[in-house]
Amino acid sequence: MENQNTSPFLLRPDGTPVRVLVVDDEPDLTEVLSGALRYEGWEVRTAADGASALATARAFGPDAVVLDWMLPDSDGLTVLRGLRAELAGVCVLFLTARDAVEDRIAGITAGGDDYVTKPFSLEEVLARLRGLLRRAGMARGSDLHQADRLVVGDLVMDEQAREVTRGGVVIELSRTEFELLRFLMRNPRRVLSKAQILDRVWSYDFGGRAHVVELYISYLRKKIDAGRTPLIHTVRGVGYVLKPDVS
Amino acid sequence: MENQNTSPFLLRPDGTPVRVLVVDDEPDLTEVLSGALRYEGWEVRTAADGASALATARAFGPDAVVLDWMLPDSDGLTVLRGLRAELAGVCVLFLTARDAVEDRIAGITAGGDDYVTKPFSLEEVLARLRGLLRRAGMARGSDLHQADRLVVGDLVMDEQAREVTRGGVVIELSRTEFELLRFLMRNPRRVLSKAQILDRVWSYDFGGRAHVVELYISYLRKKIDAGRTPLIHTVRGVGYVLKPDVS
DNA sequence: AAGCCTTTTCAGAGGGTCCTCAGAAGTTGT
DNA sequence: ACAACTTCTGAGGACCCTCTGAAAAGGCTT
Repeated sequence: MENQNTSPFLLRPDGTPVRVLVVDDEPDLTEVLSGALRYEGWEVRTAADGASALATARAFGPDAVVLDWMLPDSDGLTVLRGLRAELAGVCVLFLTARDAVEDRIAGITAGGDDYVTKPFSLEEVLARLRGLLRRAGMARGSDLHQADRLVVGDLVMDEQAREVTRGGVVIELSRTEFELLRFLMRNPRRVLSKAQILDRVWSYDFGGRAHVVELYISYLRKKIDAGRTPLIHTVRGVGYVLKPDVS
Repeated sequence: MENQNTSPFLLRPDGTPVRVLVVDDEPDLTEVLSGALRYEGWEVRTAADGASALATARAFGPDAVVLDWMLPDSDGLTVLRGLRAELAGVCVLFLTARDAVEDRIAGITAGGDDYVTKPFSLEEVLARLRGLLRRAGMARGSDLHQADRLVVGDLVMDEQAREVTRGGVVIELSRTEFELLRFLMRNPRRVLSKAQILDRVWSYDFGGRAHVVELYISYLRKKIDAGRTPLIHTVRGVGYVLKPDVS
């Protein structure tokens, strides 16, 4: 019984860490993103515009690219074409404003790429990246190959189908509830502080208080622990922990 | 059976002691902190402001940094960026005032860094630092890699899950009870004076008397030793010692 | 055995954390 | 445009935790 996603870092088939290039012109954003990705075991480089993105990509040879759709010197589609020309099998995750041209991006995703809209949560980006890589057939031998099926006790989450069941009974969850539960299930038997949860599950620009975490924990409990032996436990003054009863 | 955390000092993979840089503008605080860290086997340097922190970091190459969020010449975020630029994989533990928590530390925990609020206890800082380093994958080959599982007799503590069991039975502990027990379990078979315990487990600004230690020992005994052969022993006029019965 | 000192235990006040409810504002789908 | 849902805020209140003070128990010395 050991922690799944901190110890055995993601590896490529040849044993080196998975590489990702983060391209965005907001330093705060690249800072947080690359920090979280490094923490998850990725090897990270950053770039602030299209030109340096292509140059870095050439030298770095990333497996995936996180790419802002709007860059100071060029648009996403141009950079995408450049990337495709350089790196055949690279996965691209686009970051877009909510009102941005969804049609054109929809066409992009047909090619196996994906996108998230700003503002996003880190969990969302990380999950999407894992999904991209998994579909690209990478990361065999790491924990990624079963990343679409999280299990804690009799609680099961199918990430791909976005379906959660406990004891075989399907549980309907809202978007935020689902992401909160996914974060908990990715860190079972580990106490997570409200600050940690906020930083990962809520958008980076969320201005509210940690109180929302309590509220959503309460929602989750009503749906998951209702009547049954609880999986979600409060650790007063510290945070919350998801674990099956027996230990 | 010998003491875990004083004798075999924490070592990096190359055999040298783990290095930590303490940055705070209150001399009393850096004094206490660096003293405790040295005692635990860390190699310590201190700095009183952001500029000298960066300079020292460059020369010293620490594995971890304890960093006051509010410094005379700059704020924590700026120093963090500088540190990240110089030292790729360094762990940062922030010290913040309680009301500054909500202020804007968002995103800090996402990159694996952590923070504690003033006033804090030494045990809290040390535990958090150990956690940071362990998660950063360092200190393999030292005692750190199993630092999340303390065992004394049939008493077992899982630091990650904050779960304590004796003879397989789960024992619920409050926050202070847990920290007191952790300190005892990190120093088994060693008599600890009430002053020592007070200095380590309670906040540095705690104004009360050593009487609280007696009280919390009493609480612990009720939960841990109740009915069974006692693990907590009183050494009259000296302090307390945690040890299995056989001796 | 008496007296003194240390330690343990009890009871309660006060403060803090957490849970829940109700409703406002925003979003989505029909 | 309307209904249903989702997200978040604020307030109230329950419960837990921490610490104080005092009394009881236990141990050591004389």
